[in-house]
Amino acid sequence: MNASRTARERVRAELISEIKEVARRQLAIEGTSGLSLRAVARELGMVSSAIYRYFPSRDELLTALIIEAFNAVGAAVEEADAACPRDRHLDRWMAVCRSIRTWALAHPSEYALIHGSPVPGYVAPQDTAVAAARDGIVFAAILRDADEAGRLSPLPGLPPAPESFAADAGPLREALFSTLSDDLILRALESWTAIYGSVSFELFGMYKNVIEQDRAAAFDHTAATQAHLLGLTAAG
Amino acid sequence: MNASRTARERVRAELISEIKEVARRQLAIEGTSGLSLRAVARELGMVSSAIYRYFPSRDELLTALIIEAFNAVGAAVEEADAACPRDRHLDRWMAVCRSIRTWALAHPSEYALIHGSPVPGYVAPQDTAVAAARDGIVFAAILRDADEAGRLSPLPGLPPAPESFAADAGPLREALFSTLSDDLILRALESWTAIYGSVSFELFGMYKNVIEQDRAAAFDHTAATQAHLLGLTAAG
DNA sequence: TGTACATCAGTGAACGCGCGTTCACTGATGTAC
DNA sequence: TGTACATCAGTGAACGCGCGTTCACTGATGTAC
Repeated sequence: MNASRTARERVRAELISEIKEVARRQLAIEGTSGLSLRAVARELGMVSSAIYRYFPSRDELLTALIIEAFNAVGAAVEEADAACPRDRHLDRWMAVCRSIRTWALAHPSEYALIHGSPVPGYVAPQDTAVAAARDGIVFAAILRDADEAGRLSPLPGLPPAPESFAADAGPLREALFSTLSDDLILRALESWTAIYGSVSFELFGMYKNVIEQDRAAAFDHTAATQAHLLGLTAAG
Repeated sequence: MNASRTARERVRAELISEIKEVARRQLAIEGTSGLSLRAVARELGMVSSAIYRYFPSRDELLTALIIEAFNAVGAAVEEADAACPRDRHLDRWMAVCRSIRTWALAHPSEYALIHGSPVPGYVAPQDTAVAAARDGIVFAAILRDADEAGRLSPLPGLPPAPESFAADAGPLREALFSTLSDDLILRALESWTAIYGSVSFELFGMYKNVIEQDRAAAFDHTAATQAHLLGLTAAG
């Protein structure tokens, strides 16, 4: 019967996500290297070998968590962007930047999973690439929209992109940036780097005894500065 | 006898640094969590318990490696700075930024140790703080020197530091930045963050399929942009 | 609708491994008289 | 200079632990006739 077959599958899907949830919690406590199939099984009241019905190995579970984390950031970013009027490019930019920081603070271990030191010996399979690109797509869309509206004019006087970058800019332009100049594409990448760099510094403890009063305000300052560099302005 | 006593101590000091060297190598292969006293002992042809004559626990060895890594970056940065004429502030800035990237590429696992995801359950003891501050001291000195020479004039139009930052700026000014304004101090921190953010992105694989042609040139562009933001100019 | 068979979920024992740390010990190296 | 003693380096066995993964198995759930 079709209904009962999906019943079994529903239970299966539920257990898979329960396993991932427990694994995520353990990640938070023990860190990436502390993720253990046995511990997950224990917490679910199963015998350790039962996990193998759902994930063929520890690495596959880790991969699933990485993809989930990328997707969670991606979803947060898309949602933040979608909540703004399309033509408020600066607002969209700020909202997107803030959403990354907010998500990271709420899910530090998952953030570390995707932006911390790579797990040695673990090679991210191709599956992660799609999920990993979601935030970049949103960033690029904001800049594209702003550019089309004539509201993107990078500060004059900044150094031009090196010639070598042209070869990298090509595929990026094709995939994401439509008509933006090489200079702007490189600037966009740098802003993106600066935003994540900021979040990582805060999360990994670099701002301890350095910025203590209001890190959200400091982060906003960084995001606003980057927007200024890109010459990003709201409609008006 | 004094000479023979130092002979024993010399052997001891040598073994300590041999242990650290082996540990560093293992870190490179296995990552932070793969560092094991037993493996270190094995590679040195000792029995595992012998290590305890030199390090009271695994965490102490880890701490020693962290301090060494901070000191290595610090030394690289200081050396790069010292090689430039004092009044070439922009050159000093670029040299210092490049030295960080160069060191990181040459010692990826040690870089990950100090700038990657924090090791869960491990709390860095106070001893690391001094070593961790060395690079910041050099950064600050360049800006201070430039300011005193009247060669630091931040770009107009950038957002001002949030009011909340004043309380953080105070101690930083006292310790590092002498007379720089709050705005400039925050900008300095952001530049510092951007530089490390760049290095981390490159090292942790975020630029895979994004910047492939000439990452050194792209990094230079980032460093130059940050210098421009700070309004840092060479004497002339 | 009822029965025979196939699929799937979960068990429990086992393999073989590595880990940090403690402890009582043997020798060698240094120190004091 | 020679001897008695104290310090130190390194050994080897052990404790108690956790890990990933495999495998033959029992029952339960679903499927086909």
